[in-house]
Amino acid sequence: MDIVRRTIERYVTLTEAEWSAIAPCWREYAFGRGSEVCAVGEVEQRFYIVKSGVQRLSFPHDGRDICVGFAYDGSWCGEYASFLTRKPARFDVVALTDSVLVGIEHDDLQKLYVEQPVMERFGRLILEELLVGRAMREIEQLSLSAEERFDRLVKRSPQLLQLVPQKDIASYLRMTPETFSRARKRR
Amino acid sequence: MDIVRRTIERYVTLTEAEWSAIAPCWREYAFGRGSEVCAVGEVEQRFYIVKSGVQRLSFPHDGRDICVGFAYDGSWCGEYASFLTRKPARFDVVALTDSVLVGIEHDDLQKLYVEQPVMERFGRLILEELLVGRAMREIEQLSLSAEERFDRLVKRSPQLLQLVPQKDIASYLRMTPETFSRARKRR
DNA sequence: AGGATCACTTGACCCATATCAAGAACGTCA
DNA sequence: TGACGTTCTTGATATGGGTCAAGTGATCCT
Repeated sequence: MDIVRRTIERYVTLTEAEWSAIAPCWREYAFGRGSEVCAVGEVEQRFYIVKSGVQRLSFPHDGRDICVGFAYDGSWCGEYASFLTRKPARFDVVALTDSVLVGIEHDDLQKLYVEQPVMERFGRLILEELLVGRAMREIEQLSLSAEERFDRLVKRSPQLLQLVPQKDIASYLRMTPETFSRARKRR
Repeated sequence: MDIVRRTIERYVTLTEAEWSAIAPCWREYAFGRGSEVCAVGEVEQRFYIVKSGVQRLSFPHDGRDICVGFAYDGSWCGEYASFLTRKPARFDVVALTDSVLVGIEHDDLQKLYVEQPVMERFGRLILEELLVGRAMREIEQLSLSAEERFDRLVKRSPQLLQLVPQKDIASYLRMTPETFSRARKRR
């Protein structure tokens, strides 16, 4: 549970009163390796913070999964668009390792937004960070070659190479496993 | 000024008291066709809502501009990442037509976030919408061919074809002007 | 431990789209 | 209005990365 408080407090400071209103809304959920946190077509019921494990956000296309992101300790996880819109998910969220996520139900979060203004602020700040991150990633995807994208990832998140299958990283970098394998060999 | 109230009220309802605290923070800014609302390297001072005109969000790469979005009536405009982080802009914002934008200074917005909780909510909701939009666009960029992306745009925003240079639309769709021209001919 | 399944590597070939080039059409402003 | 600078079109050619295929290596399961 502590991970939730620490994560929220990366953005805002909580009084004990606020925390005691917020804490009961969160529950732990365990997912075994390979299991789906959320599947395309379902409506995402919860917004999660990752306590442990690595998860993949992807969508199926032509019988293949295209990976658009990863989540790990302290980052958020889930099919956020579906969670917000209450419409069927377009993305899959898959646990790549055994994972423990701490989640909050949609209605509980809405309640907190109303009753605890500090949560509204947390929501805004985390979204700002996500949006800025997306913009930077977009620049990189568009301005770097396959090989440069590989180098950049190795430099920034070398641990990912150990944690997740190369085919997922390849897909995340918008290349085939073959191209990824060749890029890696050349370094 | 009315455009600001209408835009905010697409997300939240304002009391007269709230609006009279919010309204004075906004000011109109005129930009001539071709002028820069924000240039790479500057720090974005304002968050804008578009009163009139069309603007382009792009970044320079290899002596060419790669376009990542457009703004028009009622949508937001500006280099949001720079505005938030107070760091130099990575994107250019250019007025493609004579434009009138209504903007709020960074400090004024922060003040409103503190003093008017309804603005905090507006901020959260507009960010949610932006993020969901980004996710959907990401799926389209990755799963559709050049020709399909063209078709999708024509269907969804036919007015863009009239309003903005084809080379910018081509760049937005991740193709060269030549490929765009050929895609258009085949339809 | 052995077999099955899945992930990774490597090579040969291919194709969608980029690049280059040259001309036509359009806009703009002296 | 005409001339210059864009933008757009069209054709010829090049290429990065994808696809296909076959083999090697990991990992899991009973």
